[in-house]
Amino acid sequence: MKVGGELARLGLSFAQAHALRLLDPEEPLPMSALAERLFCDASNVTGIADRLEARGLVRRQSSEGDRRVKALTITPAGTKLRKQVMELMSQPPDAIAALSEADQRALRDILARAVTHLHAAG
Amino acid sequence: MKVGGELARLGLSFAQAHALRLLDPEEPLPMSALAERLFCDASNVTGIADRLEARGLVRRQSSEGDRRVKALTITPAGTKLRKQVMELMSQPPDAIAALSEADQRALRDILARAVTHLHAAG
DNA sequence: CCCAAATGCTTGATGTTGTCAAATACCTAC
DNA sequence: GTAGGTATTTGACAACATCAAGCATTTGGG
Repeated sequence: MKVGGELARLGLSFAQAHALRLLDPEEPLPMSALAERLFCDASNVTGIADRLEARGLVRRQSSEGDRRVKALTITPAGTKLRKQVMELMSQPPDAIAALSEADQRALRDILARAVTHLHAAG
Repeated sequence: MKVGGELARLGLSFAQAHALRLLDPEEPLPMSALAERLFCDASNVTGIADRLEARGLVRRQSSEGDRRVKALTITPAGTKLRKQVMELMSQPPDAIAALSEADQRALRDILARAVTHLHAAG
């Protein structure tokens, strides 16, 4: 499972794929919120959104309440590609898949606990 | 523990730091071998070596036996910086450090097993 | 009400990494 | 010795990352 290569076949960089995953088809997300979730600078999101928008996967939508805010809406094409990305990226890499079921379960649970700490302290 | 930030204070990118870690002070490493260990293209290593060499952390040494290969030798300055990098990067990130000792041990062991699979299949 | 400060996004400059194809120098085998 | 393989470099290009500066808009205090 070389995720990078598989994503490349979809024409997506890792950052683009990750952004796509973070976009809920039901709920437009302000660019600043996306920047937070990507743990990157807002100026970075501009470029990522540019490239996604250029491919028609995403649209910028000025917020009614605050016209400074632009929320990203995922398009039907984007939703479709997003589904493929989700499937690809929920596949464990070979080295993980080769672990015993018990190890895989333990790993998942431990990392889940680590993630809660992330949210607490982050 | 924001490793990226800490490394930046040492003037190192992540890739540079990782490369430095892979260089045994006792044993010059051919650039192609480094490329393999970094899982990246050889042409990529040229640039990384350039930047490390420009800072005097590393030297290119043409191999006696085969003058095509250039092995990277770590300099005294490089060895010194490498030690700091090692300490920095063996520090667990906050989310991991917040886990119970049992979880941390289990995580280490499971990942160690995953790594052996990596070597087998990779 | 109005202006100053804060906020959300964009732009521009610069640096590092990543990939690919082509060039170079060297080695090895036939 | 020549053809083909290997190690490294170079050049062109795209994507991220970071920082500073800019613009539009909103907000808060006088």
